[in-house]
Amino acid sequence: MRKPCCDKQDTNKGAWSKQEDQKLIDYIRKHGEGCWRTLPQAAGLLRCGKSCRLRWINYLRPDLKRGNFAEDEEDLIIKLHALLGNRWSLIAGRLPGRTDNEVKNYWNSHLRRKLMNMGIDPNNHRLRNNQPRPESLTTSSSATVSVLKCGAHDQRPVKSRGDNCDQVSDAGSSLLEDDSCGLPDLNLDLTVNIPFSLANGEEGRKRDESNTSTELDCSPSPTLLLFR
DNA sequence: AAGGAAAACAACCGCAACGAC
DNA sequence: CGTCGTTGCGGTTGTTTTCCT
Repeated sequence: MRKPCCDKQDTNKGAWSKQEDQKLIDYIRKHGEGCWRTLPQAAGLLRCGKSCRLRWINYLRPDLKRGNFAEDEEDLIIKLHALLGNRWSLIAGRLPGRTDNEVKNYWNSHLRRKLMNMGIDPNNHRLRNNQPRPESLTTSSSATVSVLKCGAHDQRPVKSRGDNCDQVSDAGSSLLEDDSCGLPDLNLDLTVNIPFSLANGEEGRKRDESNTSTELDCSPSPTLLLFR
């Protein structure tokens, strides 16, 4: 049995106070990201490392955009979701200043419903049989229709990560292999945004790298430069 | 104005990948 | 090669805010 990541009796939970935020910001400014397990103690925080990491990544990082999603961001999320499924970190990696948690929440609260209202199954991006075809589609929805034409993947509950690139390739190639995909109007440039930590010259998380450059290496060639 | 419902957002939890040893 | 510790991801839950009656 693995030890818990922190001694839960001695850690705060729930919403972060401004003082806690400031401590975390100050510490990371001084020492950079990394070693989340020891960070709380070093920073004088009664939080577990996991919680610190999440707070930093999702809320305190200076490069976060926050605020409403632009229409092109919505489009991109929909397209990427059609291609990648619920791989929020990958999707967020293509949206500068957005986090996986933010994208996931936005999907669950806005986009899912939006697609459903359009008669599109948000799980597989296909039109639902018993739904009338939507009469008018917004800019965003046109993207969705493009995805539909391409026969989006079936949503699979994937739990693996190390094989991300394989799966991306699979999803991508399945799209590409699909003849019905003959109307490539999506521009799914899977060029990677350099993660914040790397961009700042800090030691990048290795998994970030695997989510980025490696993935490019694995992608079925130039290929995922689809559409538009 | 009150309160209930729905939506939006923040945070936690468990699992699995990965590297070190 | 197996085990262990750390980290990151995705699902889920909890809390707050907004909207509606």
